[in-house]
This record gives sequence, structure tokens and C-alpha cells, in this order.
Amino acid sequence: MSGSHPMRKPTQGPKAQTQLRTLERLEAACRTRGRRLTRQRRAVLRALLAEGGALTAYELHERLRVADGRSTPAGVYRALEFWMTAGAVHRLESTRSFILCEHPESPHPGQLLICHECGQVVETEDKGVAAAANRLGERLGFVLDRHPVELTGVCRPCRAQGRAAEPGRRPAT
Amino acid sequence: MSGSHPMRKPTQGPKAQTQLRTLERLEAACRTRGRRLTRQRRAVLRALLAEGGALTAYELHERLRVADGRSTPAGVYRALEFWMTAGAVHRLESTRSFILCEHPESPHPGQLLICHECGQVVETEDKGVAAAANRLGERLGFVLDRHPVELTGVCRPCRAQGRAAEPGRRPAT
DNA sequence: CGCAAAATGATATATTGTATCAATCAGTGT
DNA sequence: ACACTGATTGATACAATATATCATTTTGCG
Repeated sequence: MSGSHPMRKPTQGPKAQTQLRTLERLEAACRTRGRRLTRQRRAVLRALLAEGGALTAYELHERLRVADGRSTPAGVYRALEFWMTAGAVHRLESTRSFILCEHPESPHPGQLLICHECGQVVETEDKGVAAAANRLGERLGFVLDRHPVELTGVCRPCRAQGRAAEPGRRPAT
Repeated sequence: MSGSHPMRKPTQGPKAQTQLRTLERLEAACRTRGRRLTRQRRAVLRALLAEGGALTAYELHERLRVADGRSTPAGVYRALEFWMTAGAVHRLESTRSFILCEHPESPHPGQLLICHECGQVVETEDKGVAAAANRLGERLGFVLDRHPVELTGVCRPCRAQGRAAEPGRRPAT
């Protein structure tokens, strides 16, 4: 993930601030409800925060292992499972990686825009997309769940640098 | 995939007819453009058609191996890659499986509604969802590509049978 | 036919994700 | 402080998914 893409540097801008507050809120909320906030779980969340983007489970494992040699893949997956259940982490199916949720206080389903050139991920809560998806679901008898919708494409900086501009597909017809 | 879910039986209704025509058209189109339509590629496409739903690469491998003991996972992945490039097969990221495209003649990005109870997949080309997604992309500087959008939920039959009705999430806050 | 490009077969290996079970830890009541 | 209980972890093994490599075979074409 971050090894294969020129991932954006984790800045200390207002976004990181927000995430930090979010982190504290999540940790507190978790503690007060009988769910345990353990060393390992905290470590996973903080590693994702420090990264500022998506990481695979094994990349997380590598990072945690530096500070705690006993970290295992299974442990990382357990912690990720815990945070996903809590709504604090999303899984990116299309890149098999994990990322902090930027709107953990909202119950709405969101969208994740993923640049397949640089790996950047932008999380949104677009009413239009959500409504259109729900209407479609209704029409076909599906009740959609709240996993964020993944939309892949190329972000502006990558287009500007000439990395893949075409929407592409259809070599056949 | 089909082993773990009570997958719908492949019917011989009008849909299968359509798919069959589609199959022939694809095979022909492929042949006439310098791309090779080989035994293995044909076998993969036909196995997906026969299934009438999604299959993982290894499930496909199992099936092909019956008729041709030399089938390998690598070969299956290569054939799938070929058909995906041709727009004839979609990959379902959320279930790591593959399914025939039902609208291979259309260049529009589609949606895949996936029931996570029974595994059923419905492919659509909803203008509303597509437009909303593109607007969102524009707003954020992303040019979206044409991978179908995956929407997961529970289909009507599964809700009727009491399998999981709730949209669910948020045990935390 | 004979060449070059495309595709395959065979094999190995990388990556991603779970299962199991004994040991440990954290909260609770005493 | 102590023991009880359930949650969590550590350690290990393994399952499932996906790709790399390279020698060989097949195909299209002149």
C-alpha cells in the first residue's frame, strides 16, 4: 500500500487535529461501555492516524512489531475487527486495506473515493449518492447496509502529473 | 461462494438466453480483433454462465479441473483478467469473486447489488447513481473510472425469510 | 513452412485472512 | 487484597486468494 504508492505525507494540519479529537472521543466512548480499550487496539488506531491513509493488515503488523515484538497478524485483524464494529475504521475492499473513519459520529453511509494512482482516499457523506443508492435499492427490493460505497478513479494531482487520465475500459466492442 | 451460500439455481429463463447470446457475441467480437479466443478462456466464461452467479477464482478452477486436469489457478486468473479487460466479467471486490457482465455492450459504469445473505447479485445501470457519483467525483477533483459500484445489502427474499433485516452498525456510540 | 507474438502449463511463492487453545488480563463482587 | 469470570491476547498453524517465472506450446501470418 504505502510501500507501492507515493502516499501523501501525514500532515499536522486541521484534519489531523480533527482526527486526534475523534480518536480521543472514540477511545473514551469505547471505555465507558464495557468494551475494553487495550494497548494493542490503541496501537492499531494510532498507527492508522499516524499514517494518515490506508494500510494493509500486514503493513500495520510491521509497524506495531517495532514497538512490540509480540504483535501478530491475527492480533492486528482482531483489533481491526473491533474498530470496524465500533465504526471507527473502514475496510477498503478494492485495495484490501484499512483506514480511519473520518466521520465516526455519523450513522450515515458514506463514500470512499480512492485514487488508484497514488492511493489517496477521500471520505465523504454525499447525500446525492446515498439517496440515489437507496432509491435503486428500493426499486430492486434491497435494503442496503451502511458499508461505505467505494468509488475508484484518479485524483486531480495525479491527472496533472500525467499519471493515467483516461476513464478506460472496453478494448473489446 | 456457492458452497457457502444457498445460491439461486441457474435457470434456463430469458435471462440465460440473453447471456448466451451475449456470450456468443463476445466470443465473436474477441476473435475478430486479434484477441485470441482459447479453450481455457471459453471454459471460464461458460462456467460463469452455467453458474448463473458469482464464483471465486478457485471455485472456477475446481470446475474447470473436472473437464481438463491441467487447469491451474494461474490460468484461471489469466482468463479472468482477459475477460475483465474485455468488459465481459466483473470482479466483486467485496466477495473476492467474479461474475458475468450482463450489459457488456454498454460502456456505462454500472452497479452491482449484492445480497450478503444469499450471495445473489443484480447488475444495473442506474442513471441516478451514476450521475450522483460523477457529480461527487467532479466536486472532489476525481475522474471516476468505469468499475461498477458495489452496493451490499439484503434482498427481499432473504428479508422475507427472516435472514438479517437490520441495516446495522454502530454498536459503539 | 517457419517466424514472432500470444498463450499455456508447471511450479513456486507471495499476500491476505482464520482457527484453535492455553495463558493472561481487567473488571466485579467480597 | 482476593478470587471469580469473561474478554483478550500470544503463539502457532493453516486456509484462501493472488502473482511471478520460465520453458513449452499454440496461433496467426507472411
